[in-house]
Amino acid sequence: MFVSTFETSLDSKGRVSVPAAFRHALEGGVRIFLYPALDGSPCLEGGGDALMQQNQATLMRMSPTSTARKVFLNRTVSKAIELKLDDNGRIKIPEKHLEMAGIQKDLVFVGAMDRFYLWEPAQYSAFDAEMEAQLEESQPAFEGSFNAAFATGGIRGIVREGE
Amino acid sequence: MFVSTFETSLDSKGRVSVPAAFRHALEGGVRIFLYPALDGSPCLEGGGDALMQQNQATLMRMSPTSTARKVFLNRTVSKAIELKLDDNGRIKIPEKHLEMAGIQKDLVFVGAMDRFYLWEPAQYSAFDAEMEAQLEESQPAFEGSFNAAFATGGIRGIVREGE
DNA sequence: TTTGAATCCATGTGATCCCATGGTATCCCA
DNA sequence: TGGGATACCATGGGATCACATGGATTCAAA
Repeated sequence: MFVSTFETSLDSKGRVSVPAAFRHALEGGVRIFLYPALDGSPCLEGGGDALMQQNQATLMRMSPTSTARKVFLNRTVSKAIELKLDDNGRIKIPEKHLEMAGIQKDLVFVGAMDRFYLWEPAQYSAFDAEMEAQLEESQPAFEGSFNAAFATGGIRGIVREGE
Repeated sequence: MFVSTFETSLDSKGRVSVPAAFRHALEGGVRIFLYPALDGSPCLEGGGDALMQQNQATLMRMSPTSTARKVFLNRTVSKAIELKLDDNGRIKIPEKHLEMAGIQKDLVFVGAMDRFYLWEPAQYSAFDAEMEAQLEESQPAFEGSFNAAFATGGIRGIVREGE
């Protein structure tokens, strides 16, 4: 699970040290895939083999001739790059992909459960501010989150009886 | 898995260096098949033995007398060429097939999971722009990809309750 | 002999691997 | 609770290897 955010930067050779917490989330895998974010945000989206398998499953669910499938394929596969972690847990991101996210030297790893995002710091700040600004009006949608622990069976009988 | 895109060009003898990442995707095979793209795009579609076996399986599933089968056969077999990688991982694409894709000197290898496409660069740019233009409206179709990890049972109860 | 194709050899560049360092958090024991 | 030892992590740089590319040689067919 990719959790938390980490700010870091490229070294003189253009390498980035992937945060240890994220490496652990790869569960032993040493491959990292990156592609322009699916939701159209000006950042890169990434993950390990698990994410790629997930994407593949999504592709298989879509009609082979649908436009949406082609769009999805174009982003997550054609525009993707496969990187290998070196012994010290670093990757080298090609110039072209850095440009896609506007990254020059500094960048931010942002965890998002099954994947993570790579942002240029200033742009991430802007995105974050936007999210925070919508906190209030989003409250109603959070309702379900408050008793989730019980819904998993923690306190059966009590919460589940409503199902 | 054919992932990512690579731009390259024919040398003075008409040879192309197949990107290393794609050669690895062939898993030791040295044969490459090319034929005009199945979906009708003005480019070539290609892959290794695995793709050809996949196509063969598709043919066997189709009614032997159906028109669709003949059309499929005509594209993926009759119009296909079988090329062998030389020691340096290069292939020579016949003039006739280059014409089919409008390729003169430069070309683009575009990965698409189980196969790849060969485009004339300008035409690929146009295709890509078309795909990007439809990113927004395709979002709803991507929905399933975001909680797939949970839907598989990762964190039952929490996300599933919303279903 | 000539032409075209396929195989083979050579080279510069860039990526990958590997080792070394400094700093930090963690753990264990006094 | 303090202090030392240990493991982990981020960072830097050197050596090695793979790759892409250009050209030469061999071979077959005409």
